Amino acid sequence: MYLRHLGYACKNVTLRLNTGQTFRLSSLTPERAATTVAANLDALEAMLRWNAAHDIRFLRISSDIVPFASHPASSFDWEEAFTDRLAEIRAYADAEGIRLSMHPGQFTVLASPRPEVVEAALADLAWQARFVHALDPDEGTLTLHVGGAYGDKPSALERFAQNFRRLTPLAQRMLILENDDKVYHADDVLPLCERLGVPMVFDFFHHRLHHLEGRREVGLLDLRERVVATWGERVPKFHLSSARDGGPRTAHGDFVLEEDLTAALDLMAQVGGDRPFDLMLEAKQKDCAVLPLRHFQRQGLREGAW
DNA sequence: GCGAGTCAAGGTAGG
DNA sequence: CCTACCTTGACTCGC
Repeated sequence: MYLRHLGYACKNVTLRLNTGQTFRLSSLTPERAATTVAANLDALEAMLRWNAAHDIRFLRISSDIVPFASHPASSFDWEEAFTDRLAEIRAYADAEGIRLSMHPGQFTVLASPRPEVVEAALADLAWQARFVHALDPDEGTLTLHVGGAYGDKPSALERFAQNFRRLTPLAQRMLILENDDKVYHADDVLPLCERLGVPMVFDFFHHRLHHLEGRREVGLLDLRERVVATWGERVPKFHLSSARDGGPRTAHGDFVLEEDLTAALDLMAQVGGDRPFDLMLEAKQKDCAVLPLRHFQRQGLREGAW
C-alpha cells in the first residue's frame, strides 16, 4: 500500500481556526446556534482552501461543529438552515479531492449498560453521520471507540453489536471502529469489525502502548491483512501519533516523528499491493505536524512509480 | 483584556 | 469513596 493523504484534526494552528467553536448550554438559543454554526462552516471552508493550497486532502471535522445538535433542548435545524452552504462546501471539497471525517467524543458510548447513554449515542451518531455524508458522501467516515468494559468485556462487546443494529442505516454505513489506548485492543476490535461488516481504523500509537506495557503480544504484522480487508473496496484509514515528551504515556506529542511515520509506512508497504491508504496525524500542532511530512504522500501514484 | 471558575455528557485508574 | 485523566480545552463571568 502507499500513503495517499495525510490529515489533521479539527483545528488549524497556522490560521488559528477551529471547526468546533461552541458555547455553554445555558447560552443555547436557535439564534446563537445559527451564528456559531455559520462561523464554524466559514472556518471549515477557510481550512479546506488552505489545505488544498498546501496539498493536504484529509481533515477531521469537530463534532462540536453543530453545538448541542442532538441535545433535547436544541430546536435548531442545521440541515434546513444550511442546505445551500453545505452543498457549496461539499462541491469545493469534492473538486479538491478532500476526504472528511468526524469523531464523536468520549461521551458517545454504544456499549454502555445504561439505556440513556445508549439513546444519546444513537442520536449523536445519527446527526454526525448525516453531517459527514452531506460533505463527503463518497469517502466520509465516522470514527468511534467501542467504549468501556464494565468488568465484563464479552458482554460489553455483545451490547455494542446489538446497539449497532439500532443505528440509522446511514450511521451504520459511515461508522468505523478504532482500537483505543487501554480497553479495546486491536485484536478485540478486529473480530467485532469483521462480525458487523464495519471497517477498522487502526491506531498505531494506541497499539504500541499495549505492546510497551505488555498487555498484548499480537502485533500489527499478524493483523494488517485482516484490518485492510475490513475496508473492502474503500480506502483504508489509519491514525498515527508520537508520544508527548515527559507527558502522561497516553498523551499525544506536538508533532509526529519522521521515524514513527516511516515505521508505519514500512509496515504497510508490504500489504495490499498497489493500493492507497490515508493517515490521520493526531498531534497537538495539527497542520504544523503535517506540513513537514507531506513529501511522504504519493498523490495519484500509479503502479511502478514507487 | 485577563485570571479564575466552570462546563452536557462516560469511563478508567489510582489512591 | 474521591480526584485526575483522556479528549479538541475553551466559554463565561467579574474585575
